[in-house]
Amino acid sequence: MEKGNYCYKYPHPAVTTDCVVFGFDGKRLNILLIERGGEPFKGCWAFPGGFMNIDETAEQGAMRELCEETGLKLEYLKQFGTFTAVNRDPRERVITIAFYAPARKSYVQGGDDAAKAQWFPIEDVPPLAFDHDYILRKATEQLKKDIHFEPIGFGLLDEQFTMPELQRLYESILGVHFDRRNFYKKMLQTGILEEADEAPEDALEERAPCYFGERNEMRSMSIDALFGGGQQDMPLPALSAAPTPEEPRRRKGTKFSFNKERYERLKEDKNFRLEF
Amino acid sequence: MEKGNYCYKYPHPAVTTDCVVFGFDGKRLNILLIERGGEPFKGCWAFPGGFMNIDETAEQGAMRELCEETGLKLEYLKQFGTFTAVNRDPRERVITIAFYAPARKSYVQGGDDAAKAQWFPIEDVPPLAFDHDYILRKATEQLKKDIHFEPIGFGLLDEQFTMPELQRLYESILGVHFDRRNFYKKMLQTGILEEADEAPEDALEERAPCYFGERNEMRSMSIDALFGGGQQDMPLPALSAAPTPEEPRRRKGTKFSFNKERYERLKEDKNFRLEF
DNA sequence: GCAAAAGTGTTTCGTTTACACCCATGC
DNA sequence: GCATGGGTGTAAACGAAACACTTTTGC
Repeated sequence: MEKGNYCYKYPHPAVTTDCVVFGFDGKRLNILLIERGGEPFKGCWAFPGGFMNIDETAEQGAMRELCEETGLKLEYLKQFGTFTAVNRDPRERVITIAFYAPARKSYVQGGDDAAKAQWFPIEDVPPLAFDHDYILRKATEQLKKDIHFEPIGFGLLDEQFTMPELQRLYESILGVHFDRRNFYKKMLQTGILEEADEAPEDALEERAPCYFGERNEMRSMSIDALFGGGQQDMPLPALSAAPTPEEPRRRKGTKFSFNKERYERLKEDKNFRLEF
Repeated sequence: MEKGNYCYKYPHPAVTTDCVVFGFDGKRLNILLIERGGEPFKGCWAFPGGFMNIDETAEQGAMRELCEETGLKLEYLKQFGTFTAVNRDPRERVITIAFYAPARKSYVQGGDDAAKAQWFPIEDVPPLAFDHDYILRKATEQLKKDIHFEPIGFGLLDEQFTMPELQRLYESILGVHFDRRNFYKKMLQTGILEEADEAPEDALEERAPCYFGERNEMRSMSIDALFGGGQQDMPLPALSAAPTPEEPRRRKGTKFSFNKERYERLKEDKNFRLEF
């Protein structure tokens, strides 16, 4: 019927993968597109992706194509849907398995490695090839859902990030504004962030990696001790004379990092939810 | 290379669909399986499903196969994943697009229409063909996630249902226990339930479909009016003499139904979430 | 009439929201 | 030194959780 060496009793659709790569430039959410060099939709922008090989999984295919077309090597892809409209590709019946992936900030700012790959702010995306506009909408919806419960956001920043950076990221994904203080608290309370004390030059005391559940616990304990948590054996120190051995305030620009091991443990433990 | 009339330049995987049909028998969550009549995995239990036709979408294929194999016609299928492990089918490279679907209680209790289709309580499922054990686990996880935010539960009961039925359903899906009173409140507060007044024989007053946001509002308004909401012009009625024109208590077994239109409206309106 | 299931409201607690001041940094 | 951005605590409002009694129904 059709020409070629691979023949089947019944018609088989072709299977492609597509990657919606999200990036964050510090201000806005971006996606990575490539300009199509061949027909159909020559010259149009589209997601990196391509035909899945017969001996690889969809994930493998998606990573391979992504790397071939953009040079990006990402560790995490999330499958979010398979698109099967009968006429979505004019050449033949093609279904596509779609993934989204977070790319670190440095990739986005590093610019376009591959000749034809380019980052676009998500509010300013050109018309896309095939049904990729639709796929993008679905990917974005899924990201919005997922970010509430999964730590995908951290994959969009560098290894270390400041709290305002993280907040701006969440705000651009969800399209809302958070109160700075409440955001800080909520993020720290999750217990999955670690303060990156990248300045071991002045302090010898090698502060152990400090999780904030514990940190807050410690703080409230010391307050209790000071103001009498039940037993008032110690004389109350005069308010002015009490230079409460305060935790020093964090410096502006303090960096945090996502503690994956701790997250995995928390996730197992109970009905823990990130909830943003 | 291989025989058949449909030939391609590159090898194409075969594409199947699979349906994880959930049912609720009043006590436990069930799934619908069919016994495989042919190789591979002859005699094993598996999900209804089969090869997607070249001129239908995956959804259409899934519905068709489901109907062919079990006689079930369901209106709602949810795609939750595509499974692409290279050796998941011994015959040839086959990827499967998987859906889950809620089936109404009457279908479950109606028993096995199709010769080889049978309901199994989800805690007591036999070993399944292919990677269907894995797919089942993923489907269940997805259902647990989705039920918090989508009204899928109602598709598992009959058109009309009692509150305890609904509660038992949520409890078996989520594997938790809810307080009866809190469950009642929360469900009513969503505003997507409607009281099914199926007894118009004694009351002539044709009670308008009563939503519970409104109902509660009415109640608290009448209380405010009685006890003076700011202005106390009316004399306070003696406590004993005040046969507060109470709302009659609902009868045991009162039926409710899911109001889809209202749900759609609420969903549009704001950042409304079911949240269970 | 007794046991089991179902309907209802109130109080308590924890979480979320709102909000103001001080410190650090860069111009 | 002034403006901007960033770090922190506390009080009010809201929503979730805990809880007991009464009514209905079926044996």
